[in-house]
Amino acid sequence: MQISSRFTLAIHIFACIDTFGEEYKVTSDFLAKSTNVNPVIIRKILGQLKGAGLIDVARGTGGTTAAKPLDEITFLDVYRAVECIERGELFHFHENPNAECPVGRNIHHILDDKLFQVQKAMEDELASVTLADLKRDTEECLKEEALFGREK
Amino acid sequence: MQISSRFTLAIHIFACIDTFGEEYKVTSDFLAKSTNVNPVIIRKILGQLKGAGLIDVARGTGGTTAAKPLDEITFLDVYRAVECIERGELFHFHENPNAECPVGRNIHHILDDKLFQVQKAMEDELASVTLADLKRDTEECLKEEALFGREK
DNA sequence: ATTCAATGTAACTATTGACATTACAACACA
DNA sequence: TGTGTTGTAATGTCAATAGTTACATTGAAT
Repeated sequence: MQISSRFTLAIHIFACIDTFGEEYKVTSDFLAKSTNVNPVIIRKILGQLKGAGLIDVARGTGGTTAAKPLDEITFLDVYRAVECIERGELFHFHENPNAECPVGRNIHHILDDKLFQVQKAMEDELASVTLADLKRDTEECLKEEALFGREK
Repeated sequence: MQISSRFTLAIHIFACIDTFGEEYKVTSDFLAKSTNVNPVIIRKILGQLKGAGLIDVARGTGGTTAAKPLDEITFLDVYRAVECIERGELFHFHENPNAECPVGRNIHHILDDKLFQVQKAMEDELASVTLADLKRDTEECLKEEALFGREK
């Protein structure tokens, strides 16, 4: 299974806050248009990001801002905020392997360490990218586009 | 989303081949009992592993064996054999971001590199473990159990 | 105080993938 | 030819993703 698009959506949302936050009010409708995703889905993700303390959302008046300095928010923070992973484990085990079988009753013990290493490698890499990096790269990308046009 | 249990099932299957392959005929029914998973599911996974050239399955007479030396099969090989990931990409993007929006039309370009690094970190770690490691650790685990009993 | 644009949610739907289950044809060997 | 096994089709259940409509709540601005 792929990691759900909520994660890339959440990053997209932050890229919009970075790029348009000073000039425009970044509302769920605004974000829905940029992402081409239903506003209610956006609001649900905003709720998760807010719950994780990554953004502030203005009720009534509307608009979203980052709740912390951008270099203090990593991709891992965003990932954990929006991806609902059972018990935080990346790999799903088959339930109730046969305890009568020597392999069945020990498979968890045999695998847990190795699989955790894999998960850790991935999470460490996610943690190495911050929203400050995202902002810098987004600005660069848009500058380049402004110079050389949009042709592929 | 979690990575489906097909992966841990496939590893479980190999652990059974390692442990019981010389003494017993490892059939889909045998594996179904050890994993506590439906035999048809097991056969489907066996089909995927066979398709990837990792195992041989004996039609008619029955039974499964590794198709290559164990130190030439990595967890990544197994992962790729059984996990159906669209275009090989771990992260799912929202379709059709708005091309009218500077962020929308560049989000892929901005993120693809970073996300590929994350995926690569995970796959490199998966590639660093072989089925020979699995066999060794399984044997060790069972020896330990034989010495100290099954109490938790 | 009223207005009005937003948010926060509930309710319902569609679609997809995982996994289970029954059934049976094809197969290979004894 | 009989037996045990594989390969696979058909069907069902369940959970998660994602879309959509609807509406009460909020709070700044008029």
